[in-house]
Amino acid sequence: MSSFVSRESEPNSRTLYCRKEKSLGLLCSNFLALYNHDGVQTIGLDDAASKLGVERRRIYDVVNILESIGVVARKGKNQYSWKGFGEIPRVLEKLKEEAVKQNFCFSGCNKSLRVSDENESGVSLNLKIDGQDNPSESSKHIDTKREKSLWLITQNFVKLFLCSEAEMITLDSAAVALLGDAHDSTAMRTKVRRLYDIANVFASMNLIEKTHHPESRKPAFRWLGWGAKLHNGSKTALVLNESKKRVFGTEITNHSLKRTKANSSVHQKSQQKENIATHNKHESIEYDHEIYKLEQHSKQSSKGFVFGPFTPAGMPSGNKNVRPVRDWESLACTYKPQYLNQALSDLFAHYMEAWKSWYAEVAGKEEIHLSS
DNA sequence: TGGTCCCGCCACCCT
DNA sequence: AGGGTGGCGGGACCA
Repeated sequence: MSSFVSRESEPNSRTLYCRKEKSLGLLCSNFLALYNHDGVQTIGLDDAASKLGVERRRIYDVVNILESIGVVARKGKNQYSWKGFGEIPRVLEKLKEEAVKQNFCFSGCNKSLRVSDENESGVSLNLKIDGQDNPSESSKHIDTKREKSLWLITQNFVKLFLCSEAEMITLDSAAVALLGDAHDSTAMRTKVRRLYDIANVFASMNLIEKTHHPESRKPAFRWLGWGAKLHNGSKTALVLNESKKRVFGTEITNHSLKRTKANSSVHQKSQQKENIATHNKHESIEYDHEIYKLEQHSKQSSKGFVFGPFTPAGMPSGNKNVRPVRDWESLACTYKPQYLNQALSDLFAHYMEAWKSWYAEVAGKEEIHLSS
């Protein structure tokens, strides 16, 4: 990647590596923030990769996961279309139906799950939503490949949650479940790796949250779902708390540095200083995240969803805990962003425009003026 | 130190 | 043939 090269060759560039800045979850958040707005129809993978400052390979990971829950759909080579979050409830519903048909059953955190009467191949052939792929290709290779695809693993992972009686699922148990009979240790490790990827993306979207099994203290994931956020104020609060809790990277792009041992040792020593130095930028990213969440709610609201606590002034609301719009203005002041790079600045400008126009439209108010 | 998961190699697919 | 796609697992990072 040229971005890597140029950064690395800069003598004054901070040769620090931070794993979290490169995480798939953060990349997903940034991806969604970049494309989740009106007017976006087509997503070019090259465009996404360059705007987000990552190599194409990583975009495939995110896009495959998002595709499996309907947020994007493959249009053709290098091209995806943006379907939006509105697709998620539909896809989840469909997955649940399929899971019931396929007799998916998951009985507990460390217990067994089975996909009864079907091997993985059988399942995979029935899972494609909306018949997006041509079913004609039925060579064994393609089937085997699809069985292991991130797309299918993601859908099956979702099915586990949708059909689970357990409150939380560990990745180990999910891997065992998804592997069926063939779970040697290598296959297990590979499956768990993929599940980590998926879990990170889902966590960044607040579809699931990481927790710990009360007895084993093993890391596990709890399903939060999507619809609940639209109808349940407390869930929304959770979303906001979550965004406070999660500290994202320092830039909207994942430009920065390849990891190296040298980098990492330097990094550890200077991490504290770095934390202070980048404090403002972290706030900017958190602000981004707030706006991104807000946009999600805005879009959903304006399309007829039930308003959560973000109901704008002047809109009917059954929620007594509604925060007045003044909070948003103060939020904007509190989190007054100080972007240090152009891409971030542009993106923020876009958010502000989008939000202002939405607010004016939905709340029937004059465009809001925020101090900038 | 075990859990986590970034990273990029490379096989396969498609045009 | 060559570019696109994405499975895979080594090994770095981190709590």
